[in-house]
Amino acid sequence: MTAELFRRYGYTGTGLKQIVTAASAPFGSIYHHFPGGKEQLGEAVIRRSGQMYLELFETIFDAAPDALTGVDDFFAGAAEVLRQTDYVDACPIATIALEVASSNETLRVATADVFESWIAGAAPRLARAGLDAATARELAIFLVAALEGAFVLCRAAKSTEAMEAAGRRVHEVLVAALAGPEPR
Amino acid sequence: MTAELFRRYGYTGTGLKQIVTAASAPFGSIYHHFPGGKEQLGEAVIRRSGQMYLELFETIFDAAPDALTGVDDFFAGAAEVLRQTDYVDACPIATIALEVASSNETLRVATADVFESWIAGAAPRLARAGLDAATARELAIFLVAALEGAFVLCRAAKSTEAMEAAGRRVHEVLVAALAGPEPR
DNA sequence: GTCTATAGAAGGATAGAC
DNA sequence: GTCTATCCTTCTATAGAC
Repeated sequence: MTAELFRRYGYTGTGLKQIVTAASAPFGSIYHHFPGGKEQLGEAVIRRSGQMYLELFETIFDAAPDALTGVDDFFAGAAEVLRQTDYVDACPIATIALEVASSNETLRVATADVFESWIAGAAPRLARAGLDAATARELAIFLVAALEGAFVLCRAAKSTEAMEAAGRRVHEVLVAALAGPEPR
Repeated sequence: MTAELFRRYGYTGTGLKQIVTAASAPFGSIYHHFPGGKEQLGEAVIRRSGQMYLELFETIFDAAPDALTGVDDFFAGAAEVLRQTDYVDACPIATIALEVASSNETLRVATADVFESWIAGAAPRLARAGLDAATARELAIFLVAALEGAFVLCRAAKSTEAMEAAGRRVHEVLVAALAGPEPR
């Protein structure tokens, strides 16, 4: 619920009153559960949303017959969700990450931890498909970066063109990596 | 100046009072130059910064001996600027784009126009290097997406690892595309 | 312990002095 | 026309009623 508001309006753009109103909760309850105020609430939302999104990735990926299909399914799913939610439901972390990167160290570290957890989740799955550890990590970073960048472009343009382009090229890179080093 | 504040603290995170203070200007001057208030100021900053960043890309790209080197130089330059500015000076648009995508239609369109102008700037340069128009556009979108996503990860992690990974993979994709369709 | 009411600061915007 | 002073709202946070 709070994550939804942060995703839609950003961290600084969402007020605590707005949050308790949306949750039909009394104002004091925020400071009961989060004595550290908005920052502590923000950190909890970041870490919880990051964990949920990691599990979503793992679920989709592990349900696929192979790594390549898993990646394809994930990008296709991201595009589908964007369309269905009028481009609201994208990455729950990226907006906050950019907002706080240079202004709130606690929250910046939380977003960095989340991205790292995604990379750490994807890398071994790529390694299992046949990549050495270093390549798997680099491709995992590349995958997350392409996904995040596509989210930015798709939300701005209200189009899934960027997600489809990113998905195709990540697919292509993965195919090349799995085929071995520079066979041309 | 204002663009610097938006980049650092975001659109909602930057106050008009903060802006006039930083510019040592009287408060009323904002509404003299921008009768539409913060929104009109934001739109001007988005379009102006977008234009400047486009020119930066074009300058770097056109100074390179070929398209591949141009792309490499641009990613290397982005990583260098991130390091030199303690990860503050990244994309001037992305933070605002995510903040306003679902809350301010005027500014969302402005960010979409900027991204489209970057794609429209990159595509013909890739086409000139030897790609058909459709492939050139798709790779231009992919290039911008990879760059934006890398900015998100780099700022969060305070590391250029993602920018380097993205640059290498965009390079690889471009090499493959220039070599022709599926030679394997 | 739960919640309301309010404090104190900062937000955007405007009216009016000069 | 330029700028200052102020308006009203909203922000986060807290004090204290119940």
